[in-house]
Amino acid sequence: MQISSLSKSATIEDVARAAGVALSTASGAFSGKKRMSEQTRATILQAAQELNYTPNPHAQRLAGGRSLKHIDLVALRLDVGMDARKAQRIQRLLTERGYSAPLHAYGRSVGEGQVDQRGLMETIRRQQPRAIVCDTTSLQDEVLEELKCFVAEGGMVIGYGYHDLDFPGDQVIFDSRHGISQAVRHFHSLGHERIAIGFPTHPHNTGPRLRTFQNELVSCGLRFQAQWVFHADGGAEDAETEEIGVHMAARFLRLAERPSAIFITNDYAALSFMAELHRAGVEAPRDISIVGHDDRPLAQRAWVPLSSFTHPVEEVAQCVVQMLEERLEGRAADEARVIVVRGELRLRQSTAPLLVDKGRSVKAKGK
Amino acid sequence: MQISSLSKSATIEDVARAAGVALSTASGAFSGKKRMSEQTRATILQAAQELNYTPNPHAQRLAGGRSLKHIDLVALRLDVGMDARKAQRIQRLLTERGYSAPLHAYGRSVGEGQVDQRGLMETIRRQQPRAIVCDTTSLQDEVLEELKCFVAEGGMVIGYGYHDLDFPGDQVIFDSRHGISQAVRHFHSLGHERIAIGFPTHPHNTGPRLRTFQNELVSCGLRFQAQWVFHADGGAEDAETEEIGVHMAARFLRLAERPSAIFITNDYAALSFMAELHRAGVEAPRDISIVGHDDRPLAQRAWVPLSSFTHPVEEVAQCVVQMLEERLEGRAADEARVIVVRGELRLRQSTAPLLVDKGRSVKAKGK
DNA sequence: TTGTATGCGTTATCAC
DNA sequence: GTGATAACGCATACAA
Repeated sequence: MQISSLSKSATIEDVARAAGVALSTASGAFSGKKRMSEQTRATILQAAQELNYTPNPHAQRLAGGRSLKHIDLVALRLDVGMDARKAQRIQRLLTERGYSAPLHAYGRSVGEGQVDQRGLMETIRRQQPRAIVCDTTSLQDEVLEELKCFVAEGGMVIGYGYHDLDFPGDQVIFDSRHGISQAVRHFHSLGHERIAIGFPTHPHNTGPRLRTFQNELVSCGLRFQAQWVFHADGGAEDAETEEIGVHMAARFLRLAERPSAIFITNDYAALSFMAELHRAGVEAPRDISIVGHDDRPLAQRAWVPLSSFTHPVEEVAQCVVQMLEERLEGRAADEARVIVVRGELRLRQSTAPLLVDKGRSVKAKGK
Repeated sequence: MQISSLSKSATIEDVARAAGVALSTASGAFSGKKRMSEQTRATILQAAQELNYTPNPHAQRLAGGRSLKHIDLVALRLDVGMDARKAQRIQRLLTERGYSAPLHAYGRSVGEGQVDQRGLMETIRRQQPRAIVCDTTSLQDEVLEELKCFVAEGGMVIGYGYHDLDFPGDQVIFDSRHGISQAVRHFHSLGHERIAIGFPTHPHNTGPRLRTFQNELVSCGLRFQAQWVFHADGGAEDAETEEIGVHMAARFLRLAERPSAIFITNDYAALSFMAELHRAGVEAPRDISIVGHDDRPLAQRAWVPLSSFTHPVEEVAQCVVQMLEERLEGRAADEARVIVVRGELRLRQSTAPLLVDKGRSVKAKGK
């Protein structure tokens, strides 16, 4: 096979001429929408092969409308955490299935360096992809409008995120509140009563999860303390996740009354939190029980193996792609579907029952 | 502003009609390539605004050639390590500058689940972006051919990677061999003579770095041992980086003669390696000195703070974008340029001088 | 079954 | 300055 494309790319007209057929015949041979003799078809495909012909995607879309093999992916950020992995995994699965699936990032939804979400989505919509797969976390309303336009124009939309919302397409939801309930119940079953939570993100998006946390405490008969809620605030919003764990540790150590258990919704933050407390002489699980989130390999391999809640990235990605394919193949009900995916608690050494009299028990243990 | 795009999108003809001018006048008003009264121009822009007009990108590219604000990004993988961060950072910078910069991933270059690199690049090339920014790590030759075609057709290419290669455009190189030299010299200056290296990747791409390692050992008068080179092999290629560190630790512990120092080219692998040795009673830096790579925040915050070689992601990304902009604005020499970027060693507690008589010194230390 | 004509939305080249 | 007209490459309806 020669790479002859140094000259101008061949057009379908060139192919038709080479194959000795009319232009429309050649077109029909590629789309398959036209009945013709196997003989002619073979000749045309052969000619296309030799000329190294590839259809011009812009001409195709100008003439025929939507492109079939192009799906745009939109994520919030690509540089951090499991959301990035989901987007990347979805891209991978789609690429393997022969789709072109470029990935676009919104940038952060809060604070400086913000990207024009609406503009980005409009640009994408104008490209007329077959579908848009979109991370719905902190999607602005104007973006939802754009997506609705896109669907109205015949596009297809699949979303994934942490809470379902009024959305013009199917959604795959990882139920992050379930993890919070599980963690709280676990701590409670171990006898803990002073339970904290740490979100290594901007407070902006933690409302629903925080409410779940409060409700769960109440239903366990425990009290909620605002100072036992940790966020990436006070200038730490831009820090790397691990740094946020360090900040949390500093705040924790300044507390007059310390919790005996904490759920930190990111393993790396939890690990640096744990290491930082260790330096201050506060040990897990003796002095504090810690549960992380995402169940990264390092959690299991850490100095003190970290209990963690799993984050089924693969499952989410596969659900998204499956729903998408069902829609593309027209075998899906009209109304938008919602699939909920859940993780589970993996217990390791960073959590332990609360010791009633801490001092004595520790001594006894140390003997 | 109303979102009227529920109906079919306005075309330039609609704008011209609304503004009471000819179609081509309207076109000229947008491109600015036509002289006209400010009055007319304002009217046209106004009309476009009201009709919520956006040019159809496909029609533009069909007619006018290359799109100006579209730059395609191509990376190897997006799900792991610092290469992903570079791609993401470049995307960010370009998006902030008003470019549409979708990110495509090749998938892995070796092993199963391989993506058709050539096909992907061809698809991208056919989209006629203004430029292609490409991770050159383990680029297949056919892809280089595609890129050359792209340049021949008037496109622009910028590459970034770990070694410069015969490439049809500017390149930004992070000199990974420099880090290896630095690490070896550091160990040597501490008195270490049995020095190992660990690459948490497939052996496929480590050739040049391994040679640098050997050369550096020789120039320090030290011996090279093949069994002191660790790779992600034996089925571990697909494992997460941290898991590879665990595998390396297992192999290390089985060694008849153990090295006293090791450079592992990824912090997470180095951390899990260190934790795993700890469980086996082998402590850093007492029994082994460890240097990681990338200088991730967790390295600094780990149980034993890890010495690490920095990885200037930001610098690479900025160099790439700067070179690109210089080219786009035509203020760059014709011949392809190469910029080399280097990191530096950050020393922490995981490295220490070799103790001449380990047993006695340790006892003395413990007193 | 095969060839022909028209339109998609834009840019660019001309005459006016 | 402004306004028709021809590409650009493909799909499709329609005529042969």
